[in-house]
Amino acid sequence: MSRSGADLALLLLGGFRSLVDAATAELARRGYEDVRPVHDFAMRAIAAGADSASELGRRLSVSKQAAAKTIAVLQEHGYVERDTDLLDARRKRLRVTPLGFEVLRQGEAIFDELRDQWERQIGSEELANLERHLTALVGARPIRLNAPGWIAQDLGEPV
Amino acid sequence: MSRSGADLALLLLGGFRSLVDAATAELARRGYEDVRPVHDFAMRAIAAGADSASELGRRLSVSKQAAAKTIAVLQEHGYVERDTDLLDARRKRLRVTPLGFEVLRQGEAIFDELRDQWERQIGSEELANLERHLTALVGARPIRLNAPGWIAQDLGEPV
DNA sequence: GCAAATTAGACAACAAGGTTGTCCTTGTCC
DNA sequence: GGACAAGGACAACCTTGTTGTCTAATTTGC
Repeated sequence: MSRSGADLALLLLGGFRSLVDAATAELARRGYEDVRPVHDFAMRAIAAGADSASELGRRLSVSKQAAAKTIAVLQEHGYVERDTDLLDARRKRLRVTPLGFEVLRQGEAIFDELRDQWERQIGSEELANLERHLTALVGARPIRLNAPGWIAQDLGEPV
Repeated sequence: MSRSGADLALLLLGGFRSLVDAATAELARRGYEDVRPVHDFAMRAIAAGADSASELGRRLSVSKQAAAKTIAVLQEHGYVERDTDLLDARRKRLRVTPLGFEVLRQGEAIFDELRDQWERQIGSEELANLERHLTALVGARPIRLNAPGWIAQDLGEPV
């Protein structure tokens, strides 16, 4: 029963949304409401060294204005802070706060737990295979999480 | 090298976006510009029997207002038509036009071609495995394509 | 057979995450 | 020192959603 290409695409999306919706819901259940995948993704990039709005934009393949908006939200939530750069007066240096790191840490734990569930379901070897092949197919192409609007707005049941 | 759960999610998204961006770009190259995945998805549902805005909303797990907006766009493009229902004066019956079916047909062909590429890359058996496992994991849960905003706005290279 | 409840659809206001464009300020380079 | 590049702020707008409210038509229940 060879599936169609469109089915394949839907399947991949379904997998992604399963994980992400579950993770977002669980994060909300733990008290971190209003954390969306975009935020997690952005914080990760900041923590990894994207310490200015422009740089963050570049890393996420998004305009610097869009990055600035995301940063504003993260700042409101207290997940990142901005202070002026002493070396370059144009920049505002970004810093993930302890609270932000806490979210990051918990998010990671949740995702890992979900991955473990999958592993138990189809077997560790098969999951590794799946990841390996997907990696080969997607290649090194940067993944744009962000497109206008989107991703995990309504949440299903908690994990 | 056991990957993290977050990586897995990103990998799935990456796969999806690879396929969809390529398909959208190729469709645009063939002259069907401004066709987005949402449209394809919606037309498929209409063709499959969701012949009113409310019903379409239900099938796509989306509010009927959102469905109505999508329909309005499809109608503008000439991909679907609406005429009044003789049996129920409240309804407007939806119909996919020949042009709409043409898009559907070409979209399917493109997706199948992409799937074939993947098959050649990792082997038919492996791809079947991947699909099988993903199906098991995602389960019968309905997949919501739609979340505010999104999905394939900017396009990479044509196929 | 008629009132009450449901359903279809229209319209409006708003949210989230993007986009472009313009502008000012601060660094960098020759 | 003057031209250009880069960071960031602000504004207007797009797309795809969301609620909420309203009217008209159909069903259901007594």
